[in-house]
Amino acid sequence: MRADAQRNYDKIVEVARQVFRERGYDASLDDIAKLAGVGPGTLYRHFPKRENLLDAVMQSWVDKVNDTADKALTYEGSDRDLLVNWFVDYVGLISQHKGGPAKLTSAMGNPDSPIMTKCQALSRANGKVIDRLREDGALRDEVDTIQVCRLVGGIATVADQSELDTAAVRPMLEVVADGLLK
Amino acid sequence: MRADAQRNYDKIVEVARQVFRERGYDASLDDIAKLAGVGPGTLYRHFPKRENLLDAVMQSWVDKVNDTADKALTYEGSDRDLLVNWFVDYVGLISQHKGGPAKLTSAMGNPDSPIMTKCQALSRANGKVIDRLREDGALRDEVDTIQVCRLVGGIATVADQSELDTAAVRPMLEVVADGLLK
DNA sequence: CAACCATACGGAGACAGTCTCCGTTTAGCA
DNA sequence: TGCTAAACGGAGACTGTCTCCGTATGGTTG
Repeated sequence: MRADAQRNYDKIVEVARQVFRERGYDASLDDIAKLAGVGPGTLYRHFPKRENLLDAVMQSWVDKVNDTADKALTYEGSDRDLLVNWFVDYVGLISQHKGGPAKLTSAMGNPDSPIMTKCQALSRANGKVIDRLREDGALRDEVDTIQVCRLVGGIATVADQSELDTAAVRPMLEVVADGLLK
Repeated sequence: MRADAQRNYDKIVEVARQVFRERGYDASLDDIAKLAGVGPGTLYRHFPKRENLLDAVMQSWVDKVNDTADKALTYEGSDRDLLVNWFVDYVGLISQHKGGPAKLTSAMGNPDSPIMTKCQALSRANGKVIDRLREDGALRDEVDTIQVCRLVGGIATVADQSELDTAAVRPMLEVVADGLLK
């Protein structure tokens, strides 16, 4: 990539990250281009679809997802608490900006979504926790990872759209956890 | 209301019901106006916000919600099956058109949403089933109706957005049911 | 049944967002 | 220094939302 192209690419992603956080996932792309000091043409050449931009914005976030899952596994208490705490973290991770939970969760399991790699990271992180509990024999047999992603993603989506706080979300996550555990 | 106004109102709702079902909740309102043979001004005078139109479209649906809940209560099998079957019905009811589950579920608990009355009908229907199970002593104590609406609504939202079929949805509803029952 | 007027109509057009096309500019190389 | 492929950016086409206001009409009243 040419140096000027790289500069613009980086600037757009930097601006988009901030704007998405402040105004939600629906923010105007022409606005983002303007704020980044480039024309709309440039933005759309680098990111043909809104989701391609979202994907770039989330790049740095992948590491955090992994770290959080690893940290969740070091928890010393009960399986139930481990699972619920992880769910709370998971919801936090996918709720960085308004509209995020819906986007991420509905792209899950769709192999040609532009944010597929992000979904995989998420799914892998979740899988780590699920696998560990399965090894412990704590989970019901039929449970599968993508199902768990969807269940928790569904709750995150509702929470996002209804602007619920953690106090309202946690009990719902507990219900799901109880339904998953033996 | 003047006779011509009533005629237009009815025609718009009739057309909207069909268009929403065919093209989803995001269909163009100017299009609906055109199909109904009225100007956009007329449509927007009757229905200032998209949700007001949605509300009118759903009017007939309220009765069905009630009937379905009543029928669910006549089920003779186990509490778990009763609950799961009701959840399946519930998901069906709110998934009449694309985008419906998200709209209905996120409006739940927001007292000044234009579709508030529809949410209340939904919540009441769900409450009937929940109350009955509570009387039977089958439910955990902390369970409340709106939470259940949100949990099931969350699953319906994900299913809607990921275009999942009943076979994929049912197991998720079972997890929630198991988490709610003693 | 004619005249009146509140009520309702409808379409032109302002506005906002998406996205493309293409003439212009420039980085990087020879 | 000159060349060219790569990249830029903005004008504008297109789509959808929503409003304003001149026009038409249903229903009432004398």
